[in-house]
Amino acid sequence: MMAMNGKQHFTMHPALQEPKYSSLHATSEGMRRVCLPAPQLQGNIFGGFDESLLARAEALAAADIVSHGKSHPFKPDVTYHTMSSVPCTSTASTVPISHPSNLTSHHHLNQTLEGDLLDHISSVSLSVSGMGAPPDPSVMTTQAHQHHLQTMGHLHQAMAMGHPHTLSVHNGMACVNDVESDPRELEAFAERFKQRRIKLGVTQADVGSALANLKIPGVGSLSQSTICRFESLTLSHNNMIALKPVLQAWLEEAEAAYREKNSKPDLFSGNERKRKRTSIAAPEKRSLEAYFAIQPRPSSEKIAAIAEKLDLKKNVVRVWFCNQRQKQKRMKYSATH
DNA sequence: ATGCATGAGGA
DNA sequence: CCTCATGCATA
Repeated sequence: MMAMNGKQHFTMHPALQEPKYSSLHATSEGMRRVCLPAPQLQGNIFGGFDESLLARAEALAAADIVSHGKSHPFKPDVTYHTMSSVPCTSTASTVPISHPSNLTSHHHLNQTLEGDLLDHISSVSLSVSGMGAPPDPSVMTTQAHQHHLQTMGHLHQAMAMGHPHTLSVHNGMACVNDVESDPRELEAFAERFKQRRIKLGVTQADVGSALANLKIPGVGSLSQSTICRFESLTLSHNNMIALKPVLQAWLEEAEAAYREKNSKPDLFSGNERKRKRTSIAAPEKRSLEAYFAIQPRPSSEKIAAIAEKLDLKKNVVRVWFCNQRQKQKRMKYSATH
């Protein structure tokens, strides 16, 4: 929180925005579905006791505030990544595991409720952020493989569409970018990129808008946010890999024309209605996190229920869960570190 | 730097 | 409805 982008001054008019590529994702849902392992206890439990569990999650959140507001057993935000690609064929819903949690009486709520919930939560958080601890090489392998496949198509579409000049291809054979995309490489590049960008005295926003000038087919401008996220590795692995060659191309060109070039991104008086960002208060957020720890993908009904309890718009809650899921998949130190 | 949001594309 | 890539607004 200091020296960095001092001017985020470009206010683009929507109509002037460059066309961006956005139709080249890779379907990785399958992988996700099967692999969000999660303690199998959930499947069944939620089959019929979701209400009580939700209530507990809520209670936990509440208790967490008053009792011991600091003993958070799991780190909700931040940088946990790991899209666990464990070849777990165990479908949560079919695993016949009976958990005693549902039978807890309401007598000593505070005690039981908490221990119980914490139990769930900790198992969840362990399987998510603790991935690196237990030796499990099979995980990364599968993941990396899939990424490569997806990435290939992605990049090639953008690059092979009419490449003007090589981005970083050296010999006529080694297209180092996409294939050589292990987390380590990316991390190194991101670091280098930021360093040199700063040296050029260019802001993240500048880079973003300058990308459009590269005239790379299918590549338009990007926002300061995205550049920032690239530098901090807070994008999905695929996204990082897709953006790398583009940013690398920009970097090379920018350094080449270091002395003379200086394009000021003109701004326009776009007088559109400003979008408002709803802010979810801390208590509500805590509840949401508690829910999320137990069930990351609540059904529409559950979302509605949660929304009502927390007095939030249903859509807000839905989007919150979506974003939360996305966060968990983000990059930033994969299990290899 | 990051939270909440949008929209495309895919079942 | 979800995922994924991205962006606007804001702390």
